[in-house]
Amino acid sequence: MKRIDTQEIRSLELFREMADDNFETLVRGAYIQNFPPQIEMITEEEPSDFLHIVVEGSVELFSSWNGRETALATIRPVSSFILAATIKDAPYLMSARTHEKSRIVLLPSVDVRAVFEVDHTFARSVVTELAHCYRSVVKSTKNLKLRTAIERLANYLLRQHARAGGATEFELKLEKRLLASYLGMTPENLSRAIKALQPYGVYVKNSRVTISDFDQLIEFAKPLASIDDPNY
Amino acid sequence: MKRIDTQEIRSLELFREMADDNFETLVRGAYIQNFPPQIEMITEEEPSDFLHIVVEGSVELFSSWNGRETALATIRPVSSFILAATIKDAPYLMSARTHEKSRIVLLPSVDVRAVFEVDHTFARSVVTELAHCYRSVVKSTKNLKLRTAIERLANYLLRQHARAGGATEFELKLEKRLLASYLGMTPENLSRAIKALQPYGVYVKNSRVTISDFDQLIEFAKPLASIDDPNY
DNA sequence: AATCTTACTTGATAAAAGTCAAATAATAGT
DNA sequence: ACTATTATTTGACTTTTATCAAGTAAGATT
Repeated sequence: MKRIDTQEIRSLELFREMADDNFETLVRGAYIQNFPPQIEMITEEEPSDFLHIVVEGSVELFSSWNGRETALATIRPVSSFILAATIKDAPYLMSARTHEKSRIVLLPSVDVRAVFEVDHTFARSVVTELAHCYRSVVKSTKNLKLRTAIERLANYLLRQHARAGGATEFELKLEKRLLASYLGMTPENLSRAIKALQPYGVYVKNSRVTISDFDQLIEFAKPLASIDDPNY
Repeated sequence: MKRIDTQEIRSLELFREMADDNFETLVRGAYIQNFPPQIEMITEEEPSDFLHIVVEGSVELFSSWNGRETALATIRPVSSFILAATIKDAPYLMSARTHEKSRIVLLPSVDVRAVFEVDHTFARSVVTELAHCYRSVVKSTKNLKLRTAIERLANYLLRQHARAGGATEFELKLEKRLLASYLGMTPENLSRAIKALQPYGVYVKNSRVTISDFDQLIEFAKPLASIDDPNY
């Protein structure tokens, strides 16, 4: 069992304010694992034995049904995932695979639940995190049900634009195949959606996005805080 | 200010195990309100001043964007709604309107947060409830992204069938216009989807559903616990 | 029961999104 | 730099879903 670098995960909002001894309890049973790219590390419907934390690399959460598959989220350092399953002691609702080479900290779910029982500060952090996750998924549902594919793309680009500090040019963080799945469309349809945004001043060359007419894109996309602001 | 019947809400999972004095604190500031049908009682993006509890009637949670509207859930007695917004002290993500004449208990959000801070048992219940809500929305997202409209209807009918104790005949609890919106389709499309399920032994007359060939419907719908089981 | 209102259904059509096959472009190894 | 592999794009076409308009049926009101 590898010794883990506790500093990397201590800074996580989830653990930042909890008592040192309880944090020690958590990391005592923890271990770290290095995964190659494209490894399925979690499969939906299996028992949730560990709370996972991405320390390096990135992880794709996805789900399958009847031969189809859809991407639900991409997790980047330093963030936990499948907290709800861990706390509820319920099976995973999503599968997870590494997207690139990744370092993952695994905290045994029993330990997380045990500390949750005794550490009110930690419990409060869990609530905050869960409430945040819940609201993210609600936003995503609204996005899916209220907008067309092109509108979802337009608003996604605006969110990335904001994340890049408002620069005219920025990089897509996801390969297009994955982005398409995340936005709820096929790769072919994403290609066409990108073209459909050209009249609104959007140019995409490979993973490089240029927004030449911000105002026009805004007018088309009609972003709404209660859907598009991640901190809302 | 009306005196509220504390028994009605004390039985809620959220409050069942908490200390009596903390529950008293909660209901002291609470009040109850009777709403006529079709009244918008909550509007998204407004501050979440109260945790709401449906005691009688039913409430529709919905969201609007750019002239479109979609139903996100129907809340029936006795259940709370907008817990995440209350705990996070964040604006509502959804609007709410009464569907029928309804009695709603309103707990000031400040009180909920105050009790949450001091009562670990309550905090634990909040976590359980939030985790449950989160998982519900994830299931709903999977349902939306992985299935066609007809498949969503088929699985919805199977869930209602199970809820009705497995009876061959049961009633739709929602009017079709609302059901369509909830399932992410237009009313016209729902009408056609119902017809499309006839070859699989589904008959719908007004709000009465008959499932004459359960096995065939199962085979078509391919229900999955991690999408369709509400208690998963 | 008759009327009115509202909800639902149907048909015709349009728009949105998916599929398949092929071509092209990008990337990773060598 | 070259090749092999993989990702993306494009075109033609199909399926799915939405829209609009009209008709029909159900439920409410008197």
